[in-house]
Amino acid sequence: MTESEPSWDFYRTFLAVLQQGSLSAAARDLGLTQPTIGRHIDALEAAVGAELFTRSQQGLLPTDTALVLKPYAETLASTTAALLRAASSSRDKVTGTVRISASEVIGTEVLPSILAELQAGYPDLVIELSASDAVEDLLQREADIAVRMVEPAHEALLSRHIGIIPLGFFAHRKYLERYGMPESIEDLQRHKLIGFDRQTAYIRMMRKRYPIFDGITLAFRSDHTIAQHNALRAGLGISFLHIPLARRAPDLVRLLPEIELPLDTWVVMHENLKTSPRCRVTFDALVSGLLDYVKGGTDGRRS
Amino acid sequence: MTESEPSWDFYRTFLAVLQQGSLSAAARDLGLTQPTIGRHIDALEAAVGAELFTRSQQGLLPTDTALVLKPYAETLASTTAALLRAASSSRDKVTGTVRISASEVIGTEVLPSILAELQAGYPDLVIELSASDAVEDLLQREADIAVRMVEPAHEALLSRHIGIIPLGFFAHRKYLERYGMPESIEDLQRHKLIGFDRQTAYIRMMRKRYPIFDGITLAFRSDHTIAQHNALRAGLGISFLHIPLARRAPDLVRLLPEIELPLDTWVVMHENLKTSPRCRVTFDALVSGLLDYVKGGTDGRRS
DNA sequence: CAGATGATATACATAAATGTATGACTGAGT
DNA sequence: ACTCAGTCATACATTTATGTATATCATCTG
Repeated sequence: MTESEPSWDFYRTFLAVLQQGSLSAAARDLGLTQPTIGRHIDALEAAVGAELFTRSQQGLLPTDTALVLKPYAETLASTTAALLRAASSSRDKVTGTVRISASEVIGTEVLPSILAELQAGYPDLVIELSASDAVEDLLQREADIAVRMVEPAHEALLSRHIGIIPLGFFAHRKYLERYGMPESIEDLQRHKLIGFDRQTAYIRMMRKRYPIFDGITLAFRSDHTIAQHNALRAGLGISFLHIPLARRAPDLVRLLPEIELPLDTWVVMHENLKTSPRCRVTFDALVSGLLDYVKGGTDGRRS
Repeated sequence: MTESEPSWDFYRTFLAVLQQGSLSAAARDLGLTQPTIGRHIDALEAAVGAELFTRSQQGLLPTDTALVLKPYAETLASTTAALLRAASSSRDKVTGTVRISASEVIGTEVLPSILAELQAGYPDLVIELSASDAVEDLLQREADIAVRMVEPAHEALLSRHIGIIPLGFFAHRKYLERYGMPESIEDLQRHKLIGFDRQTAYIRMMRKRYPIFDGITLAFRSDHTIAQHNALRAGLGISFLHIPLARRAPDLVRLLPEIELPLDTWVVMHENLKTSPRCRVTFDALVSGLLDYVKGGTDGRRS
């Protein structure tokens, strides 16, 4: 009853065990040893008064309680990481690490040239880019700055509207030589289409706007956007693509120009970070680079 | 350069030093000793590569860097507290601690009777009530459930609309015997008014709706709502009050019934907590109790 | 079915963090 | 001017946590 608060390090160990699935693996991950990890878990279980794992000899199975606690531990981990990033940047100089979250397409195809220029201007700036379509939470400091395709709702977020990235249908010249040019939406039925594996909110919106797509079957599906782009460039089929991106690839031909979908874009940052020089310059660089990209500016050239 | 991540306990120590203002006080707070606290701070400063405090013999003065890191450390503290609350409640039974955030008026005058009934129904439930007009952040788990007077914006929050609590002018019978009954808004000029010390968003809204109040001077000001209520009950002057609250005090008389301000009310909870029995029953109890209160139900009687 | 691999648990030695005791300094009050 | 209560810093003893080595068990593989 008179027990004091457990060491916060136990939470780090707890999360590592959850993520790695065994005491030994967690020990390797944290640079500690297996007995230490075991003792941490024992101590944490005693402190919270609940079983966290059912021990077995091929690993540890988390209990329901452990799964309930997992998001809290994840918050702790992302917060400590954010704290260290914030600490690493001194007050006046642009140093330290900035973590950016963006979609796969933006992160892999658009940002590299923008960030290269930024890095050239600030050699002490370390850039961490998370290119994933899973949304990272700025409020929980999983990232410092994010490029978002939905309007940010929370008022604690400082956001800058970039504008609309237009999407259009494209195919490689080689593909068109073989299969011919589709002349109408209905004509797409006989073509090879490249698309997503799962339903996203954006795809549902598109289907609502162009109901014709409901009946179209896809010849190539992948959740991985880059795989789709490479399939497009390899001449596998027809796919949606950012129109500014297609300008960089001379062998890609725009199809059905009457179809154009908007991808509204924002750059978002937590308001508390606006006084941080490293975040400020990165935010500004992203805004200006993306504005150029949307306008189809020439500086988005690939290396 | 090959330094590993600092112990998470250092962040707890860091926050305690920030809050307490000295190594010695932080040591007392955490149940450690002053040399240990000093070593923790030294280690943390070495790990982040920045000075966190300027040492002096009457205490420690936080540097700018330390102030930047403070909110992160606060998030860590509230998250660990929330984790422990979550851990203390078992999966099926209503046990453990639930932390509720509400305004001073609601928390001190309205909730006690509701929570007493809840506690009677669930003896193993421990209720923690933060009655403060400072908003606690549900997203950062500073509280599990909140009673709010503004509509919740974030989509990760599960909210239930209660309705409008009407506010009206009241005075104690004794006061009216001495100063007479005001017959109009203009008549208030010659009366003793009780009100807030600072400008809140709600007060600005009220001034906009009844511009006449701009010219009125207050005879008694306090940021502390309870102090205002007690001043009202002591016959010091005229004040706004929840109309359902006034029903419980027979000596309070409603004035200027044509003036009635709305206080829109929600009960809000983080969506992740809806599967937690202790939060679920507390949420339901708050909703039902507050609905009764708004309707002026009879079960809101004070003990 | 034997052997390799990878898991947890335990015993013991070692390293690390903590506590105790003390000194030096500051500022407030007498 | 002096005490007193407060602070931080340092030296040393002790407790605590960690690492090493080993035993035991399960699973997969040839």
